Amino acid sequence: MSDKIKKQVRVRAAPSPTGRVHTGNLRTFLNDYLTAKSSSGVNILRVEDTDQNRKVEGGLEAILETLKLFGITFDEGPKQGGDYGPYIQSERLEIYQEHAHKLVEMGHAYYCFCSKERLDEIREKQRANKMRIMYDRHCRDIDPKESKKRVDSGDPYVVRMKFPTEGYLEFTDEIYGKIRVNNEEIDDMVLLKSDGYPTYHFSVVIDDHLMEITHVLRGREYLTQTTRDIFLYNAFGWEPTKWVHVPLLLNPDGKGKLSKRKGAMPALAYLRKGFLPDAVLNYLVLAGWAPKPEDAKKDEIYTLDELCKIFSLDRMKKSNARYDQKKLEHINSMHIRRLDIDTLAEKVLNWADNYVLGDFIADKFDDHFDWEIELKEKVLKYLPKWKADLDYFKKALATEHERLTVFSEIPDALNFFYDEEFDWDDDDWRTQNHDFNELADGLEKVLPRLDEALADGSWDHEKWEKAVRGTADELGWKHGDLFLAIRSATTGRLQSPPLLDCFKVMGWERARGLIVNGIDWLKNKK
RNA sequence: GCCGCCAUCGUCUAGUGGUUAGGACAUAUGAUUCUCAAUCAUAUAACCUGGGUUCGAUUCCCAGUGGCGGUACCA
Repeated sequence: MSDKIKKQVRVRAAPSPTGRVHTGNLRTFLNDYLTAKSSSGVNILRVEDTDQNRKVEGGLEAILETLKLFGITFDEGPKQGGDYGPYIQSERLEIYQEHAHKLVEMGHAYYCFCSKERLDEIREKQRANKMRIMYDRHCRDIDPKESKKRVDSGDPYVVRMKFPTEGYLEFTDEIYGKIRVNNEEIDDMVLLKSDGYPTYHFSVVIDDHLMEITHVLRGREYLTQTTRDIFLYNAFGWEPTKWVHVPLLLNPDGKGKLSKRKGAMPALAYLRKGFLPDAVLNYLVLAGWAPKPEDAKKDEIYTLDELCKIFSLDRMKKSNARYDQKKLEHINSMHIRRLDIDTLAEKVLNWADNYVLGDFIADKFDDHFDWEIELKEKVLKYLPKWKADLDYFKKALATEHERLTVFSEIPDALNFFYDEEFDWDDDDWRTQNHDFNELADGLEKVLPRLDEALADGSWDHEKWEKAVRGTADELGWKHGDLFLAIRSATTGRLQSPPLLDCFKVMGWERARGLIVNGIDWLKNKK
């Protein structure tokens, strides 16, 4: 076995347990997942709860719940177990502390006793003198014996890394290539906080090494900070992981990382709005990544399973991408259109029941929107009716299938199949050519002809057309005007799927009743 | 300020030392249609600027400009 066996890919997602998964970090979770799945690797969840202030009860459960809904799963983690645990950093405190003290012994780190006040003070001074703001290394040269004594006697301390003050450190990023940063740019960063918790960079290096992580995927904001990690790997004599810094997802206007204010939604809100999980992921992967030309499909529509097969990190872009809601919507409508009507109906009902009306752990942590409340009301109103006659629901849904962008449009889109009467206003009858009296007259004239054409249930397109056009001719109307009047009467609006298709679903009896209602409304309007 | 990275239609991107620079979204027009949507067809639209290297650069190099990011006892 002298040949080197290729190491199995091990990647980790490392969220703080804040309970929130937003657009941007959903994309990061996706990149991890795809990297693992595309190489039969292992996707690991590690909870980074080293900031006591950010800790939230139930946060981890909320994150796992959300990701599961998107089909993103983990092979190792706090819930799944594994050979490299514990997977929660607050349960690994001793490991970090041990390593921190070891680093001090080795001379790569030192104890620092500076108070918060002193640090604020020197920062203030540096700001005033327009100097670089960084720790002045006040405690760096305290005699190690002396500082050890102070630590043992109970003085509050942090552990800082003894970063070289000149020269440079270099590493190779899988996406960005060779990166070199001058050492003077880097502060003597805190590794172990005074409360005994590690800082991010320290715990990450320790854990990634101990958990045998092969690829560190993270946002590009960490790129220049990576030399800190390199320093630590070198200090311990460990071999660094591969670094994969992923370009950022920016606001639609290109200004800043994607933020709540400018369009980012909680991941769960996409599902509640009626986006399909695969569609959201499909969009997200395309922001900053493209398949190999031979794997590329012209329509750019991929399921998560398909992406697992064709994903590879070397197709990652270097530049940031802007968030584009329109494209997301387009991709979603394409995913919807791929579903057969039975699957679609099932998904819509599930969406209404579970996403719109149901509660999630994540709801406790997420922001909420006005549309969620409105949507809930509408679904509450229509869902029982949808369920009361599934066959009718499917047929109605089929008329709108190719028109759908997101599921949340469905209650309004199908309302005329269910409402007993419409809440018309004048604009719903807007035509250039006829007043209300004439419209009522036209409808009265066409009604018996429609009876004749449609009552037999044959739904003969020619007969129906002839009835309407013939009547319009007799009246001297443009054909379109009469169609429009019938549409307003039977659907309560100016646009709808083709009328005969609608009647086919709702039946002529119902359609007829609606026309009669319409005539009444028009007559009372005068 | 300092440091790092990046730069192809409005947006997401493909691609190349010699191409009619390709696709998708968006936009516009036409066909179709009872309306809307869909569909089909068409159109508009890009290699940041300036220097090199080269017979030839959008492609390689340098500089500028612009954008983004970093500069915590946050991650």
